[in-house]
Amino acid sequence: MESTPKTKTMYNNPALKPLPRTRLHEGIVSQLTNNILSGQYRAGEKLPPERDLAEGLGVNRGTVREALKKLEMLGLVEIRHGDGVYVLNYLETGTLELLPALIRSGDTINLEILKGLLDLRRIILPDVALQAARNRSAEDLADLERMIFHDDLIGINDRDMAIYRLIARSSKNISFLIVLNFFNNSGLVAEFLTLYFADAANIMRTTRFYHEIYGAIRDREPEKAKLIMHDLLVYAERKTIEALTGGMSANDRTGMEL
Amino acid sequence: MESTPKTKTMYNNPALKPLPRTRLHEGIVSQLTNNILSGQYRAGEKLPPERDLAEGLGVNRGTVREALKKLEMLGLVEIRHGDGVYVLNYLETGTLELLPALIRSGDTINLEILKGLLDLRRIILPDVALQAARNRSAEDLADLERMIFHDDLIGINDRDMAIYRLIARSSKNISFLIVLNFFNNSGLVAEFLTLYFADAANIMRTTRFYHEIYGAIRDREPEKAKLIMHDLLVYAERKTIEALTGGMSANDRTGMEL
DNA sequence: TATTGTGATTGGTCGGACCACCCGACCAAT
DNA sequence: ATTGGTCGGGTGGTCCGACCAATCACAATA
Repeated sequence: MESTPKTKTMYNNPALKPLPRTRLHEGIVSQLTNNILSGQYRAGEKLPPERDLAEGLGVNRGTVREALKKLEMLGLVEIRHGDGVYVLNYLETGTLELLPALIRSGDTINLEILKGLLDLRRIILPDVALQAARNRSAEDLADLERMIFHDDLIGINDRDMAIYRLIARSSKNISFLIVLNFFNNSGLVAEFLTLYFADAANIMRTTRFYHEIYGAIRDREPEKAKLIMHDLLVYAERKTIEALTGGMSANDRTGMEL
Repeated sequence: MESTPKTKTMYNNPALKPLPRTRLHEGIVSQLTNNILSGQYRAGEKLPPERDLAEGLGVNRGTVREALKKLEMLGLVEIRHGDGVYVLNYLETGTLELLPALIRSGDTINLEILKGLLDLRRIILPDVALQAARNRSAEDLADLERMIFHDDLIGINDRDMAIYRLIARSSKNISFLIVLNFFNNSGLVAEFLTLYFADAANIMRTTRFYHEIYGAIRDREPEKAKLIMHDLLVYAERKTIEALTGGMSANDRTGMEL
């Protein structure tokens, strides 16, 4: 399954920015999303017709349609054939994928929402660890052991996410895995993880966590695994918030924009 | 905000199927989704080009593009400009919105996945209730009181969802509200709720729950609210599973497809 | 007053064209 | 042999203009 990069040696240059990736309709999505989240378009209102939006944005109608399609999937609007596009109350219909946009709405990090999201994670993941200790297979344990103790070729961020993924897989509950995907792929974790692992003390704390959670899962001690996960999350949350509120003045904030 | 249906009298006929809703691209989405989830298209493989898909399906390319766009948002495929559409491993990239499709994959209800989803709900909602009891405002309490004791015009299903929504709102954590939206709007709850409320005993049990949770939130007793929510969920899960596994032979299963 | 019908508005789909990007093959320079 | 440049074909991204289909507002009608 892995796409083996042949024999090409990976140059270890972390200073390269990933890519600015154009894609026109994505820009329209973020623009309309902000317009809705900021209250310019209120719930119940009707958006301008696709044709008008296209003209106003200077793009093709089909491009606008793709953007509206995405807004619909985010739970921001409802498209009614023959009628129009209605703005919904995202508090009632918004999906999880909307949260990253909410956190970044207004060109600044919304700490309150971020903390709420971390609360959610702290509620879920300990029970994932619990069920992992209860339901893990021998193969799960072997993979976990390999990832924690014998894999040094992978980046620290990717390794961290991979370990969580293995724990979720061990729980045998697909829902847990999917929820974890959200935390991992939402871009938020990857963003803040770099900040978190910039402190060597945090790396040591997390490494200790790896060893402890592995032991609890190996020995099938659900309650212990739950507690270990909970403690780590409390620590990581505190450190992440500190890093965000502390050195947030004029530091480099590469990758902070959408 | 509500779109008042004017003077048109609502015919109270629960036997009517909502509607087959044409919407061509939706059909393509479900078809391709099933093809991927069933393993016909494996992770890493490349889907046929948009032009070929359009020809094969007998539709316009733009329609195929809208469908692919949705598959991309579900985390099922990755679209690479100039390259092609690649199937992803949905266990690594799938979103929550994918779970309903997973549960229904194969024309039958996947009980294992459904139970896993109910587990997730039982992990989250009690803590939502806890924080609701802790953070509710006077207005939250008033709305909750009105909805529970003084609103008899609303359907039992809608009333139930509205009450949960008010509880989530009381927690002051938007993430909780969004997660609840998923449970409510995924169609799963609405589907099984009807089954659940078909039993008068369940209605009584849930009504008792309303009163108890209201008291705990009113008196600001977080741990009590958590326990009350937990107990109700355990009960409701059991009853729902029983109803599904019990009378599942040749009963009417309207609205089971998509 | 209630119903019907008609036209305007708007989303849904269509066909075809061109642009932007990726890839592999081939060639040129080192 | 390796590196870098060029080019052509395949694929997604966007555009244009047109028509179909659903909805709504309102006039015409019974």
